[in-house]
Amino acid sequence: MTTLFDGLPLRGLDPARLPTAMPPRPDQEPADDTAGRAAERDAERAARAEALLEGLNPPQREAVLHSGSPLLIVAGAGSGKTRVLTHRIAHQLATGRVRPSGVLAITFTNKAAAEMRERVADLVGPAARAMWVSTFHSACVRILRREATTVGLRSSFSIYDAADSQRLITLVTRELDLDPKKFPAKGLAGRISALKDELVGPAAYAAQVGGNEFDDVLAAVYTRYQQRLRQAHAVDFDDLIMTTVELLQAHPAVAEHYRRRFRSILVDEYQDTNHAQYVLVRELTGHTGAGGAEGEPGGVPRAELTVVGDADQSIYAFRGATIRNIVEFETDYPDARTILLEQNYRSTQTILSAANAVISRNPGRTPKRLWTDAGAGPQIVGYVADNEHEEARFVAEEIDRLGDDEGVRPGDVAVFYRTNAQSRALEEVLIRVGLPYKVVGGTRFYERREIKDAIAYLRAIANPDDDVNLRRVLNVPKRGIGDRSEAMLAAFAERERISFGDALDRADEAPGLGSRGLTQLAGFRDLMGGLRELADSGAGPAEVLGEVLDRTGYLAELRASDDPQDASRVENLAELHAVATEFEQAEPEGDLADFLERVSLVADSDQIPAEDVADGAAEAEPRADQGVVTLMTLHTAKGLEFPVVFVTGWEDGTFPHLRSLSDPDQLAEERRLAYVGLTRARRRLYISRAAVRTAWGAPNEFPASRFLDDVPDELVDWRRRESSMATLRAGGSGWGGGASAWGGRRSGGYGSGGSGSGGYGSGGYGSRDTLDDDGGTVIGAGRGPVRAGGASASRQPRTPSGSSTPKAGAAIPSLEVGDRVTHDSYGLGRVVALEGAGPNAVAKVDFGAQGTKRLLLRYSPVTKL
DNA sequence: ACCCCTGTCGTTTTT
DNA sequence: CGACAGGGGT
Repeated sequence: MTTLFDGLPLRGLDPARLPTAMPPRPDQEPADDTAGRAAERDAERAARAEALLEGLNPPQREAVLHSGSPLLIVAGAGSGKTRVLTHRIAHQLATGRVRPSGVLAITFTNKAAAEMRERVADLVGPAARAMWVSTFHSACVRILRREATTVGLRSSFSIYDAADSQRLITLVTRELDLDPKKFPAKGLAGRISALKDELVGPAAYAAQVGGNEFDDVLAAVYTRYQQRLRQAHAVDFDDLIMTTVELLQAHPAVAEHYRRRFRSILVDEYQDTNHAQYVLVRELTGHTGAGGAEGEPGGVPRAELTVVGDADQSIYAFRGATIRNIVEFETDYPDARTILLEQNYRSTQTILSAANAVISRNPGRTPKRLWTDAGAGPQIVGYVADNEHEEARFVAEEIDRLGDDEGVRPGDVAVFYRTNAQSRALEEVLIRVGLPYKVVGGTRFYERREIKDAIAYLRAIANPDDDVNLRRVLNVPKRGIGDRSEAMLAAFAERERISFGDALDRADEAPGLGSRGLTQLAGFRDLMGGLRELADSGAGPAEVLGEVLDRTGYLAELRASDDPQDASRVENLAELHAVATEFEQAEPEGDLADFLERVSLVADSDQIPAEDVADGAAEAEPRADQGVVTLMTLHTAKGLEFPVVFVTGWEDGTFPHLRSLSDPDQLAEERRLAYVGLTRARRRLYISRAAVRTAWGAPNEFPASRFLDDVPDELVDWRRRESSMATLRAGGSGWGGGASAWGGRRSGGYGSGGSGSGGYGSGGYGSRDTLDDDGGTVIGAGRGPVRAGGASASRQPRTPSGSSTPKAGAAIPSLEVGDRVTHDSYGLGRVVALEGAGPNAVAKVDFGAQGTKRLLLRYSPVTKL
């Protein structure tokens, strides 16, 4: 079979693994075709292309039709940009301009990628599978794994997250004997990350600084850090982009390969790209160098470039994103075409007017006005609470009322806040009131200690040179390897210029180790060796993980503990195991490295369940489809929409955040954040603030957010306009009419109550149990948080005290050795052993051909026969 | 080598 | 207020 790539001198590239084993294009005329059939096919193709324009408004249609030169689609919130993008891709395919494998669509999150892939598949069918639809980071991982040897990495290289990077930097600062007070790892890591965003490598940075002590230290740390990363066959998050750019720039043949392959490149959320990503796109499209006046490199015509974005929704400048990329698109690509999408299909005019009013106050912005023909809709509801608990109470009451009066389901509602810490007060009230909810983000699943430990094992197994992860688990759980042994081994590795893992293998040669230490190290070495053998023998990630938890004694230690936290750790590990099992089923070919790649690139926003809340099991369980209230930060909310939205915490100091108040640029970004928040609402929008908010244990008074001043008053129905304090201060009639000043209810004033129970107890709120009062079924396992799909939101609520394990005793089958059971995915099996009791009981089950599995009964779909 | 205790620090926002 | 790291005690 001949391919496009025949004869290309691609070093380190295995043609067999190329992603392009394309089936012949259906629309590609075979040689013996008759003219008549060709014409017929052309007509059919034209009809298909034409059909893709149906239901689009004029600018949308133009955006789909445009071909050739680079295209910038300025897509306001809710203007149907995903629709345009997907139809554009389908149109490119239908016109035969591009074939599926020639499409590279880049989105901001995995979730967005999945959605786009699905929607394109709806239009073009299975051909969509040949496209690359992914995030920048995933796409780069894919490229790097293919070209690993070219850049001196093994293909199972590790991907370090921010915490891993920091750990390595701490290691480096210690090596360099730096005062950690003066040079904190976190600060250094941040600076290095920013340099990488700008594609400034260690050598370049070292060359450009001089004199300033801090910069010199930074240069030294950066240099060493990068060496250590490479030695460990590891890349950090920013490296994924930077290294890929370096790869393409240093190896023209590789660059040419990808340019030949990707004929249409589309970038979503272009306003969030940083410099490195910007350059990456130029490299891939073939617009190398400045200005684009030079010829097309390697004779490969430039790829068609489409970028979509909205400068008003740029909220990631703090992470290196630069609006410049979208604002100067027409300068960067002189022949570019720009199309504006201003018609909004999501929100009411009231909501849009408010959002427009807020964003229009940003200086230096290209004017853009969203409009809709959906009508005015209800007024925005505003509320001023005395404190965050009262604010939360208002939110909960209102959700409840909407449920009763308008049939709004919890799943229709989202509550946004500026910082994660603000979720707490809301959670407390939602738990109390019994509204099911879930928090997206916050302390993330993959950042939990036990999860990081388990993954550290897996990484160390997949990549023996991964020093950071190997050392992380060296003495976890405790196995008698102390700092001293570790230091001796590290010194030995340093001297021999070998990795820590190699040093471990040769521990007996290392000086300074006692016989006791040596024994322990040998034990660990053998443990890792055994696990590596298992992985190399083709065991799937789930099995390897199970053996890790088993053989290391990690699980046993947790189970033996009486710390209630450890019980939830066991659960989390069980959930990780479930993720691995799912992965194996979804990708039977996937190995450990594939699994780790997946796990390394998940983000908060990926954990938001797709829109399955409403349909799905609706009939089996009529009340189970109510969904849950979603709590998240404004940042996480980008790209989503909800019928009912609460944006809370409109206080100067909270939102806009304290640290942005002094800097006009940061303030402008906060304002865009407000714009993003407001435009998430479809029908009903609530804005609220608390006059007093407790931060760091101390109650602080905050003034109203300056952004509120910009919302036209006639758009807002203020249910409560001022705090009690403000009312009192305004003078009025002294204490006599006190009750009315409090709106007839005693509110939990400042300092009192503290934990949020104040002002609550017997008030007008005790009797609300609507969800089961009116005869319905209790939702799910009860009230409170509900598990969302996957590894996502198993976030435990902070129960007021004495956190007992949720779901204890719920439907755990009591089993005995010898029992026959069935499992949803493994089928029939026989129990061969039981460990532990109660909620953490684990059964070893022999599933015959499927092997023997250890199952945490509470989480495994096992049924006793 | 391990445990506990104290002190510090921090809260934006995250692929 | 809470998490976590580093130091000191055992």
